[in-house]
Amino acid sequence: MPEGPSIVILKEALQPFKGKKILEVSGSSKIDIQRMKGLKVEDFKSWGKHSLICFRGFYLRIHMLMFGTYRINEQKDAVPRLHLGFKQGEINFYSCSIRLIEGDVNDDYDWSSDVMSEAWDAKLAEKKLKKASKLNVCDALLDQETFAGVGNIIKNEVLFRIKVHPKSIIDKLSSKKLKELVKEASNYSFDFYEWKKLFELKKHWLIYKKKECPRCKLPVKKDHIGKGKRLTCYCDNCQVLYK
DNA sequence: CCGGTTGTTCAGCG
DNA sequence: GCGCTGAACAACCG
Repeated sequence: MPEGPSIVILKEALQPFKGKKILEVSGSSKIDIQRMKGLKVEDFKSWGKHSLICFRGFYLRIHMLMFGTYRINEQKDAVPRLHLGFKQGEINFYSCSIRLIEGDVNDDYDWSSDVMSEAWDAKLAEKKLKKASKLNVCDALLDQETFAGVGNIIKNEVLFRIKVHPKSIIDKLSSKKLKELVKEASNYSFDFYEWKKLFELKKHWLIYKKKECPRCKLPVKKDHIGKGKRLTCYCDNCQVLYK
């Protein structure tokens, strides 16, 4: 559930609760959850993979990590990490990381680095990449400071779309190719978002977890590469190695 | 039924 | 203090 587009979908699903008062709080989260009792939710926001529930003077930062889930107006057969009950309806989060942060969310987040934000700034991302010139492209795409919201699936699909080998080095890409990388990181995220809403995300995967390259039909290579040794799927034949 | 993973943080080490 | 590595967390799918 956890790449940026899924978090945008969550944020949208939460909008009916905006401005509503929390009547009941429970859950296994270690934060002081009773603090929310009786408070109105000021807003639901998101930044990359962060879900933000904003109150006056503080906010909750919820990260789904790998296995987090949620239910709106229903429950799972599990103890929620956080349950928020309203006069009408409820929100339940499971196996996620929750932090309570004092202050205003706008002081902590730079919305222009979120690939799905209206404030997304492609030029700024290009500048950040030029500073991180020795990075492998597969690591650069997962850097949340530059591409907040991009996850492992998006990484693989973006690199296949722009025909760049994951082991390529950032400063060996032409300026044109770098622009393409930045553009597609945001662009593919919006495609992901639309497909996810239609429950047909997997249907559109071109390279991620595929057996053969849809273009040349050669077997797809699968490797655990980059800083986090994340699963990387690519076509040695179609994706150019800039090194 | 076991192995793998749409992610991040932190401890430990050199 | 740095970067690197591996562990920990945790739930579902194939």
